[in-house]
Amino acid sequence: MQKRILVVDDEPDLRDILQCNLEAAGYIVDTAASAEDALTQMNANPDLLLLDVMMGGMSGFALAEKLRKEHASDVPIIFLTAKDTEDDLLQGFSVGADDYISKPFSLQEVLVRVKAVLRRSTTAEEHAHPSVGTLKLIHERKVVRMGNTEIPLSKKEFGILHILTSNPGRVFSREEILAEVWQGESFVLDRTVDVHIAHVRKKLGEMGNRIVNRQGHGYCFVTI
Amino acid sequence: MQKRILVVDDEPDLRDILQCNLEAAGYIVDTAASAEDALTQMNANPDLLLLDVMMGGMSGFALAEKLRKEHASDVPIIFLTAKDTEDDLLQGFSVGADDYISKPFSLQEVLVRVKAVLRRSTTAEEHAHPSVGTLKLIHERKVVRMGNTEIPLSKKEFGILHILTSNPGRVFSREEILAEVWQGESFVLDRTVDVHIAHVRKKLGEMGNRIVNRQGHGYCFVTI
DNA sequence: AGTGCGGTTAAGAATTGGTTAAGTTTTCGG
DNA sequence: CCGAAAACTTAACCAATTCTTAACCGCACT
Repeated sequence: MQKRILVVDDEPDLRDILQCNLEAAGYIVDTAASAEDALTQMNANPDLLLLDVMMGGMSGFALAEKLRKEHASDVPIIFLTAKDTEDDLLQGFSVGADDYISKPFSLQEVLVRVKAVLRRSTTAEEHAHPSVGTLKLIHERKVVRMGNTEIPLSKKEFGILHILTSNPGRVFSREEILAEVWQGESFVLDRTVDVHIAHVRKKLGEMGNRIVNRQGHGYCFVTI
Repeated sequence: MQKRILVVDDEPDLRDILQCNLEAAGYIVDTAASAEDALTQMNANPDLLLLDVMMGGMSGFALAEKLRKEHASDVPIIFLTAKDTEDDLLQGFSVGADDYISKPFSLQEVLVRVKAVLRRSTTAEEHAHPSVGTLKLIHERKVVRMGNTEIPLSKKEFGILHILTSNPGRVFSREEILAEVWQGESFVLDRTVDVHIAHVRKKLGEMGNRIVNRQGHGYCFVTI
């Protein structure tokens, strides 16, 4: 499966060089010129962040910390920095950096480190999913774990629960759910979603009540 | 759980320094003065190798390659080297290095990198090998041992059982299995996997039932 | 009552997987 | 190099699961 990398750097030249070379290596590459910009780009769910430390506005470290703490994201992060001092290294690892590349770096070095980190994180936890309450989707096993029981889900069921829990509290219209879970499959009535929702609710038991319908809008997974 | 680290270096001073500091940081530390020595020490099942590249006898790279290829070990490896050239870096990562520290290094740096690599591999390992029951793949002879009987497996059969049991409970899609076992061989229908799965199941007898299909997702080896 | 919306159910359709068999390729001993 | 055996790939048939649709029901609101 193709991996998505988000490059965050305020130097346009460097962004371009990284983007070109990573794309040539077969990755999908998004770019952001600032930490703020990067935050909105996180919606694309990148598999890896290449993050410049020194940027105007929010620093790379600050962004990393924000992502880890406020967004509960555990996307792997490789820091890029010109400041090759040990304090920085420590600060980087303390916010959960997965690697650290000092400028000036060679593109070869970037590529091998990117590859190494992605190799690790893929085998580690394919799509770690934040647990919502006592409910956790385990992508590796295609099950939802509630407490100590694991309930297997079918493909559509898993997809629906995935999108709903990816953003608890947010209402997803049937169209959004169809677009995400049915990705380009031939035309399907939107009421079909309802049936699958019913299946998921049944499988979840008590917890199924947390999938609520907002009449006229769609479905959402409520936070307790 | 306390982690076990094997330090492999032919300089006694360096070995001691690393051992002391890592033990002070709470790790269990074994040491080896040569690659050959390290091979026997692998019986202790370390969680991480700190491996000097330049050693008398077998080099660190050679040892890493031997471990990966002949012993099918995926223990994380951090290379220690004085040769800070790019070729080395590439060679290191090509045998599956998890990190790379150039001498002279600070102990702080070693500690943070050790911590980072172990953090990554721990999350990976949590799901690995909970209990493959009484089933064991023997790579040297390409057989699977169940109790006291050994069953020979063909190349594809062995590959499939290997990937499935490498992470029991994890669901592998046919695409993943093809990518791993068929590595870039010309295009093969994904249904071919099914046939081999059937062969493996038959050979495993009772145990074959532990290879289960998750419709729409792929195959997985269930933990008992 | 009428309307719009969603829950639920059941059926048929479609997809998916198990299995067998036949054809092809590779391997290996002579 | 040849021929047999093993391994591999593909296709086909059938069973099981999953998916889709349609229908019916209740609820809320007008």
